[in-house]
Amino acid sequence: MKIIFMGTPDFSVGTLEALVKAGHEITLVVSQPDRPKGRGHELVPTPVKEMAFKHNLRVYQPEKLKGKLAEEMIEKTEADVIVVVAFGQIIPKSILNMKRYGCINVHASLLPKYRGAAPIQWAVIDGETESGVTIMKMDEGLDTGDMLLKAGIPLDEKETGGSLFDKLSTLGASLCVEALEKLEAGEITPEKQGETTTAYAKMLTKEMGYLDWTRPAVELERLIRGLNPWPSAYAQLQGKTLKIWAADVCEEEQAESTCGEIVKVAKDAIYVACGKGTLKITELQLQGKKRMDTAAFLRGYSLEKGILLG
RNA sequence: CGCGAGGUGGAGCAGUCUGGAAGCUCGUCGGGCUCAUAACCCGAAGGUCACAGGUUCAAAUCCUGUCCUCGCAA
Repeated sequence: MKIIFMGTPDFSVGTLEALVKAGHEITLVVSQPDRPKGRGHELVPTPVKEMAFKHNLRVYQPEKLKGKLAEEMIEKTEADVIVVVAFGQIIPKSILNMKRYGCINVHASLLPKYRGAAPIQWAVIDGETESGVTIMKMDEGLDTGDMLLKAGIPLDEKETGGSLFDKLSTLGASLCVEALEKLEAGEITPEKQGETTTAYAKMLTKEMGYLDWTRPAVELERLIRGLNPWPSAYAQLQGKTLKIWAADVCEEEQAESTCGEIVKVAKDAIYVACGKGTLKITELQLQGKKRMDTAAFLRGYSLEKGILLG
């Protein structure tokens, strides 16, 4: 098939590559404009753009997709279908049905659950036992289109946003290829989405990672995993930002401790009192320092029982 | 030229301001104690103090340049 591919971040890259390998002809790759990134504000090409270059594909990076210029560009480009994977912009109505098979979207959740911007991380944060990928035909609503194909995978007990991201990225890529095959062969019956049982997966923000120690340890531990590796969970330790990369939940209550208080410093872990239960921090990172396990951290930084984390 | 922190034996750090014998907590190796141990005691190995210049009788420490890592911001 002739395909216009729209995508921007790492998550999209796998699908683009899979489509190329499956022998499809990518007539145009649409990605967000390069943005200043990293220290020094260097302009960095989007991951999708880099992959496109690797395969010598034509790249188009409009500031806005809405508008005559962009729409004409898409219109003029020959294609049977538009595949959208984490593009990052709303696709204008006029483009949705421009091509024969419309716009096909790869979404990293089992719809109708977790519609929205950050379905992967939210599934981890909510403690879901299963997630997956849905291929759908886009309509005007936000992730509300008819479903073409679905595939689920169980979540690991220590699943992180990052690890699930990788799994679903791979899964999404192969599922997308499969969906196009079946679509062309007429083997797919689009299925309407039912009512959603979860909240809209809001975009992740830095502030979300600020640990509220009055919450139960179980929830904090899931938050830590969900926000790993980005934007990461953190607390304040003696005026400095302390990122928490990994922790375990201890059921034991700390009746006489304030929430956020360090109740025990072991050789390889720090125990912090939470609203319910205790959080055993096993991997962390102090501002300006490298990420390290708690044992290494404690060798050079002595902490005592009773210190409060903010 | 966005702001900031840092690069010191295998790991994590102190020492840098106020130049003058390379140190701490661990790990490793050897020995001891012990029914035993991740515990304790004794001993040992292991470092061009990121790199390159400069100042000085003397530089981990002061000055200049480079490379790398990390936090913030985006």
